[in-house]
Formats: sequence, structure tokens, C-alpha cells
Amino acid sequence: MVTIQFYPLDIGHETDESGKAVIQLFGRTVDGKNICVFDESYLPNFYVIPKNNKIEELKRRIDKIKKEDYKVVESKIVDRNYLREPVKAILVFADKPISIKSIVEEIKGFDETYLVKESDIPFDKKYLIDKEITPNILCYVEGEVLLERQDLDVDFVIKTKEVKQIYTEEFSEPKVLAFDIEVYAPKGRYPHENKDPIIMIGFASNDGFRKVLTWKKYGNAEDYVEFVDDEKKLMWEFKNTINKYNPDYIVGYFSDGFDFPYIKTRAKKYQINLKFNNHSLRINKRGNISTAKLKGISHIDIFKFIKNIMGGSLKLEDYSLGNVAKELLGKEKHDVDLNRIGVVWDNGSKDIGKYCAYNLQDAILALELCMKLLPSLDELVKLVNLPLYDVCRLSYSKIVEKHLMKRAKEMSEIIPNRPEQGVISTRMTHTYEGAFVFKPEAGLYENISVFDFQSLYPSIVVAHNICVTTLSDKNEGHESPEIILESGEKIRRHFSPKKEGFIPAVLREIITRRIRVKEMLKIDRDNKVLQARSYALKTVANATYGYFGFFGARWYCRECSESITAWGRSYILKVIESAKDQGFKVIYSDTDSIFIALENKTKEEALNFLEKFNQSLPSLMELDVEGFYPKGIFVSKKSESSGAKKKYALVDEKDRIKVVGFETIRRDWSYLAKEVQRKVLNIILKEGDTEKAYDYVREIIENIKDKKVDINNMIIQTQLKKSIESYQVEGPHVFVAKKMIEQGIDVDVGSVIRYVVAEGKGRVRDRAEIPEEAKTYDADYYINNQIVPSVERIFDVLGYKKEELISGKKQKTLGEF
DNA sequence: ACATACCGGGG
DNA sequence: GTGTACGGTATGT
Repeated sequence: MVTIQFYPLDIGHETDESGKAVIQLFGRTVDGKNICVFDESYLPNFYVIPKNNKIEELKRRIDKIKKEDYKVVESKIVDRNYLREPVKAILVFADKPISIKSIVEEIKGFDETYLVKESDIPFDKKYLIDKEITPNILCYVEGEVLLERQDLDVDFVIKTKEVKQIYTEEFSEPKVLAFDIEVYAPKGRYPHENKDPIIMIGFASNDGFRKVLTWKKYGNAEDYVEFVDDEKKLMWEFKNTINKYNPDYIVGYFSDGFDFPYIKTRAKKYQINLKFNNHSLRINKRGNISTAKLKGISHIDIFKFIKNIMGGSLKLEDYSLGNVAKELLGKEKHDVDLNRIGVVWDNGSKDIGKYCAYNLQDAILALELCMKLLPSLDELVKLVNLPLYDVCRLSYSKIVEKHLMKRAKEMSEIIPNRPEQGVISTRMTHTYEGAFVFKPEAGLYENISVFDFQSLYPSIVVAHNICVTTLSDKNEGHESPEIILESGEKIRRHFSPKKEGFIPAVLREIITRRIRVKEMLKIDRDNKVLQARSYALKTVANATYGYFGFFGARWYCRECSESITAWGRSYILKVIESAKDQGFKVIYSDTDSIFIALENKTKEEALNFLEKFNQSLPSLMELDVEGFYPKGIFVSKKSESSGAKKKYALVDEKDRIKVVGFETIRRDWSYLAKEVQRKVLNIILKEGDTEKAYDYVREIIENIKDKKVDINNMIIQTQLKKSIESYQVEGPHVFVAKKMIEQGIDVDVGSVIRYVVAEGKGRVRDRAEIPEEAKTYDADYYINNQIVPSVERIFDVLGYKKEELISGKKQKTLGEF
């Protein structure tokens, strides 16, 4: 018997041939050793709530369930709450995870069964909930050393009957290793994992380790460069480097979707089994989304977290590493021409060194992004009780749900089920009156102040006790403002004040904790942990409203959503009215934010208004400054039927452009179209010269007409997502791909097909040509389908019609412009 | 009008 | 892994 203290970092389970599962907790001991703990005490389980008083009878029937390949091991009658009402439930333990489905099915057939709950939570996740174990927090374990499990390649393997989390100490000094790969690509073609080798892999760790592995020797290589013989050796060294460095976290940027899947494919080619801590690299593919998991090492794809969670508040133009690093770290990628990577590699010149430096820099940026966001991730781990691996891939709704699940357990609440597909469909078809949107008057504005309620919805939920558990037929105290239903009927919703609802209770705790954290931050302004804690609490609180109306939610409540927005509208309208009263020009408002054009007023006056207004609000509510923007353009969306949606671009005081709701720059647009949109926004927002922007577009259009624009700028790229034969609808890229195959050019699933639209009539695909063969392009197509659509709505705002852009004849009706 | 296919991130 | 994104846009039928 040994006792040991360790930080659980990752969880998994191992099943034997019969399907019996044992939980495995991977982690670090206090003195930095790798450990794997097998918790043999845990059995898959779920609740059955009886329909009537025949609970004993139901229990007896459940206990008898025993078939060849599944059985009930044990059951207990327990006191719990379900949606805040006390219930007697039967807690059923199954022999193995895969038995759950069959047992549940059998029990559902019993007359006495009313509800089956918590049978839809993954085994590992349910373990953490049931045992109330928070990853990254110190645990104590008493057990036996399993000597025969040398294969796990950790320092200790412990078999135990109990893992206790009796401490609060956090795992605070992880070894973090970031990596990035560079891939060979012939000129003008995007690399393909079946054809193009990995030529270099860069590593960067938080304790200063730097290395670039590559397999073509060149002179005067930097110290960090290490040469290997070939791609196969590169794969081996990749694996060795990771195993030798032995990181707690391995980090990449889009490594779920690119680096790891690519590595896996290349390794397979050489029949190398990539094992880390003796566990193979697993790539899970769901549709287009892949995730890469290394059992025992937490793989953080920092891109996922930035895109899913951080992105919302950052308002980034796009999520490319270069852009994100610039915004978050103030650092740049190295400037190399990736289109030449294949050429340089083939030449074998010392220019390869530039690519090595580029490679290393990308790994460093991924590392630094991770280190910067790690405090926030750590705080979220504690709120949702999931390992870092899961936390960095969560969506907003999942953050809320997992936090609710954790709190449910602590409050003896049985967790509701995930909705079935049919229920989801029904939920999706029902709409309700959403947030108040003050339609922006499309236009160009100067000196814009943006204020928003940081905790409008959460505080409404708490203040009015809004919850699926408090929804009531009669007015007992909390009556919502008027709500207009789909049918047109006007009603008010009621929430009982008698008992605090489950979600209001959870939220109240979150909000009061955040207030305490903010108090502490006033004294200790630069405390990164407190900042991260405040951020994590804010994230959970703010996402809760959306959760009520999210069709996949366990605690779904449409009536709650309706009521929250109804109350929300009444508050934001108050802000709008009072801003107008004070003589401010309100240009836009959506949900919980308000955009004010300062016009002849000063920033100070706006801040005074804010301060005054805040004094009139209930204590938990606060209108905050989101930002000041010297210039902004508001554009109306094409389909105005469903209300004006957000679509605007702002330039902030640091001359950075924030674009919201515009078509993002995509690969299937020509380079020219992307460039034109970007440049037009820049001229308008940074230079404030609409005439210049108009002239710029006119010049481009004339150049296109005169065929002065290089054909390379006209290339449209589209990827083949499936095999050529399986296309029902053949787009231009499929047609071109066929032409390429005829010419013996190697084209496969995943190939990015480049084409140019040539002159002529009829379908686009009939005119699509391989760029190298195309002599000229269809000017009208590019003007009408690429250039004009990319800027049309921007110019619409400025009072130019689409026709003017094309013809050059101004019909500008001077009005407000 | 409706259906189908692609974008993102990554080289 | 006790699962299967999403919202928007272009092209073809």
C-alpha cells in the first residue's frame, strides 16, 4: 500500500475484452513524476424516477436485470431533487458502460418507470461529476503499485479504490511544449497529406526549449536546427522529442485540424505507430471537424479556444495565427513567401533557414498564446470540472451546461437529459421575440462610443428568479413585461419567488463571486489569476441566457428566454431613451449594447452620462464602456426581413479595424475581391475618404474591363471535398478537376482546384479553365460576381448604387452625405 | 425555388 | 464514443 499526492490532468478509461471499464487518471505527482491512477471503485450508473409509489417494486424488477452481455450490479433508493422538487429515485449501477443502453431500454419498458436520467453522460465525464473531482486540483490516493503496467510508460501506476480531492492546491507549473509543422508544396498548389512530405517541425517550450527538425542540410544553420536523414526519421524524432521532453501540455495552432492529422497520415505511410506515453495518437473525425487526442498528455489546440470562446469579445477580423498573435501578443509571424517553399526546398539553398526560423516563430507564437490564455483556461477547468483537453474545445453552451452539471451534483439535483432529435427539431422551429435591436441607420459615423451591459441578462435572471424550475401559471410576484407570441397573442410570464430557482441560484453565486474578485482586483490590479477568474466567471454568466434558448440544452426553457429578452428590452430601451434625452445620437443598439455617435459632444460627456445612468440601475447591473471608435460604417444586410443583423466595421483608437458580420475573406473568392474589400474599408475608415474609395474601385473595374489585371489575381480556389464521381451537382471546380485528370494531373479528394472563369455564355463551369491554360478572363463575371458583391453594400451606405460602380456614371443623390 | 457544396484554420 | 458544428453564400438543377 502506498499513498501519493497527484494532480489529475487527464482522464480516460480502459476496457477489457468483456467491456468492463476502469477509470484512468493521468497526472503529475507533487514531485513532478508521471502517474496513472486506476480507480476500480467506479461503476457506470444512472437514475430511475418511478411513476408512482411502487418504488420498491420497480427496484426489485431492476435488480433482476441480467442478460448474457449486460446486467445490473446494484441499485439503491436515494433522496434527490429533480428540478428543485424532492424525489425518491433509484440509483442503478451497471456492470459496464456499454450495458447502459440495453438496461435503460429494458427499464423504460416497465410500467412503473417515469423517468430515466443521467444515462446520457459519457463515462469519464460522469466519473468526474459523481466523484466531484476537479482536474488540475491536488488529489490524494491510497493504493497499490501496478508493476505489470510498464506499458503505460509512466513513473507510477497505482490501483486504488478511492481518489480523494481534499486539497485546493492547483497544478500551476505545467511543462508546455508547442509545435508546428511545415509542409512541402509545389508552386501554386496547396499541400496534400497523401502527396507532400512534412519538411520541418518546430518546437518551443515554456522553459526555453527551442528546436527545429528538418531533413535537408544547408550551410550555416542556426543552433536550434537539427538535421535528420529523411521524412521518416523526422517522424521518429518528432515522437522522440515529445517523449523525451515529456510535456504536460502539447500545444498547436489548428493542430486538431491540420498538424496532427497530417502527421498521422505521413506516419502511416512509413508504418510508424505514433505512440506517446505508449498511447497512439487518435484522430477523431466528425464531419469536417477533427480532434487529436494523446492519452495522458493534454493536447491544447489554442486556435479552438480563441475561435470558440475568446473570439466573441475580441472582434477579430479573422482567426489566422498572424492576426491573432498581433492582436493578443503584439507579435508578428515571420515574413516568408509560402508559395515558394517547394522551390526553395528543391533548390536546397540556405534560404531553407528562413523557413526554419518561420517555423520556429509559429511554434513560439502558439506557445505564447497558450501561456497567455492558460490562466483563463485553468479557471474554466474549475468551473466546468473538465480536463483542459475538453475545456479548450468547449462552446459557450457547453461551458454553461457543464458548469450547471457540476453544480447540480453539489446541490443533489438530478441532471435532466439531453433532448432527443425530435425535440431538438421542435425547439428549432419555435421562435420567440429576441433581443431589442435598434436598427442602425446605415451610414458612416465618427467618434462612436460603445457601451454595453456586462451582466444584464444574468442579473435579470437572478433578480426575477427566472428558471425552468420556477415558471408558474399564476402571478406570485415576478411578472415579465409584455411578450408577443408567434401567434400574435400578448402575454406575461410569471416566475415564483417562493424558492430560488436552480439556475438563478447558480448564477447568483457566479455574480457574487465575480463581484468579490473585482473588489480584490481593485487592490491588486495586475493579478493575472484574478483577471482570469473574473473573465471565466463573466464568460459563464453571460452565456447563460443564450443557454436557456439553445435547442440542445438539458435545462432548456423557451419561456425563460422570452422573459429575459422582454426584461432586457425594457432596460436597453431605458438606456436609449435616456441617451436621447441627454442629446446623444443613438446609431445602433443590439441586445445589451448601445452605439452612440458623439457628434458635437465630448467623450467626457458620454462617460458622465454612463456614470449617471449606472446610479439608476439595480446593484448587480452595470453599463460598461466597450470602446471608443473614431470612425465606423454601418451596413444593412441583404435580407432585411428577419430584422437588421449586425454588420459594421469600426476603426479603434489604435487604428485597428474591427469588422463584424461582413463576409469573411474566403479562399473561394479571387485574391482581387479580397484585396478590394479590405482596401475599401481601409480607405473609408482610416483615411475617411469615400470619394477615394469609390475611385479606387472604379479604377479596378476599368482595369478589369481593359484586361489590365494580371490573370493570377483572378484565380478562384475551391477544394474537392469528395471523389469526382460522387458529385450530384458539378460546380466549376469539379469540371476543372475532370479536365486536369484527363491531362494526367494528379487530383484527389482534398485537392484544392484553381480555376479562372473565361469569356463566353452559359454556366460558369463551362467557362472554368485551368489557370495555366486560360488566356483571358471574363471581365463581366469578375466585376459582377466578385468585385461588386464584395463592396456593394459598403457603397450602398455611402450613397452609391451598384450600377454606378459598374458604369462609372454617378447618380449620387446628395443627402446626408 | 430548392438543393447541393464550400468556406473557416493550416502549408 | 452512453456524440456527429454552423451560418452564410454561390452555383447548378
